[in-house]
Amino acid sequence: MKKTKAETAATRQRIVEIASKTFKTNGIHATGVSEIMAAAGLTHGGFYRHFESKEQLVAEAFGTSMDTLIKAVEKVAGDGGDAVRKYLEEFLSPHYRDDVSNSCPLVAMGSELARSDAETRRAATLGFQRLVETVARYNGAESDENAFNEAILVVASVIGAVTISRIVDDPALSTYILETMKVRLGESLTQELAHEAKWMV
Amino acid sequence: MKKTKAETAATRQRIVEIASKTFKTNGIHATGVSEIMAAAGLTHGGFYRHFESKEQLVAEAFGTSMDTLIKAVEKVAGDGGDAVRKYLEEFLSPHYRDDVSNSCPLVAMGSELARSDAETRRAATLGFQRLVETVARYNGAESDENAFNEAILVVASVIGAVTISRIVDDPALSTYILETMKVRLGESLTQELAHEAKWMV
DNA sequence: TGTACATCAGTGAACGCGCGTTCACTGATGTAC
DNA sequence: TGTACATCAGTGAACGCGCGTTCACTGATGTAC
Repeated sequence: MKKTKAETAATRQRIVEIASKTFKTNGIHATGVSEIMAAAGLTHGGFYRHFESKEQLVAEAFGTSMDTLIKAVEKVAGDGGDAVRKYLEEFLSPHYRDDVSNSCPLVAMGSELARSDAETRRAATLGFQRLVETVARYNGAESDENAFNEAILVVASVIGAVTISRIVDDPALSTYILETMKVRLGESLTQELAHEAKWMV
Repeated sequence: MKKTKAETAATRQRIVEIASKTFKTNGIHATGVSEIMAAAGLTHGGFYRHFESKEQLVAEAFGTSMDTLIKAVEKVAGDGGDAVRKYLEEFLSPHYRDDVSNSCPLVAMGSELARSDAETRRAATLGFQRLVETVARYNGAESDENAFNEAILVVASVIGAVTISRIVDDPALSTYILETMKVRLGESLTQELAHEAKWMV
């Protein structure tokens, strides 16, 4: 049953992508290797031809998910202009909140990532840094340091708002949280553009 | 081996408190009923004399943890004056970040809470609302609505910052994130007090 | 107040189940000649 | 280019283990008389 190199690579990629969505939707601990392999149309035994352990898959799945997120930020912000407002509207929408399987892995797996092994936390740290740098690039500011700090604040605030909006079981309150954060971050942007004042989150 | 009513109540409370710390430290899914009972000096069989299921314990442990957090906010802010700055310094410190077992359950169990059953999510929603109302009371603002909105933004921003600071494996970056958020939220407070301007997060 | 009995907190074995991982095996692919 | 053989992706049974939950049992407490 040996497969061609192309088939093997495609299978591996398929496993990582399915794992990425499933870990985000159901959680890392609650998702079994068998479940992922079955979703990929395979049996669980073959898993260890591709990965050393479940934890290695977690780290790779996180990385893949982060790549996709950063591309989305670049796509949304890349046209220039009102970039910050555009990705705020993207990521602070009820649609994004509900589309967990395609969302930011830092939000969807947040508290589990903090307890993951060294490899996964390294991937998460690099992922966060890349995300912040990408946001900083489109954000603009008086200095590179300001842009970096402002990007940290936007990213952390959005992560907090989406995390809470997913926990809360009242849809009206959940959407209100997202909306409140969107308005405030938008105001800050307006002030920044209008007065070149310090960025107010 | 029947115990007095007082002993039974004390045992139950002890289980809830140990569960609260353990769920926050190791995660809900990764913590077994046996582990909690052993930490309470009991065997696992007796668990169901106190609780209908593990999920019921999760909901109660969350509630207990939230009560403690709200009391901490009241204690830190209750003296009046620079209340916001005081709890920002409390909750955005490296010490608080590292003291997971005594920290905010919305941060420590964030992504797992979003996937919990109806009872737990109800408890989490009520907990978040109570926390926001408590912060709003000490925050002060031109109107009740403003105070509520501002409290939502502080709570969400702090939750995001602490969540990320726990994921990141580089201690310097982790502390920098907390520090950046603390400075920005402190600046906003200063502006608010000085100019009665809109609250800038 | 003293006695007889029902209650029930806690024990520890057992339930079925799914976990991550290993392994002997299959058979098509890739490679050496 | 054709043939012989080594490689290895994938299968499915099996490993030990811990999970949440149940249950018969123990014996001190609480209660009815």
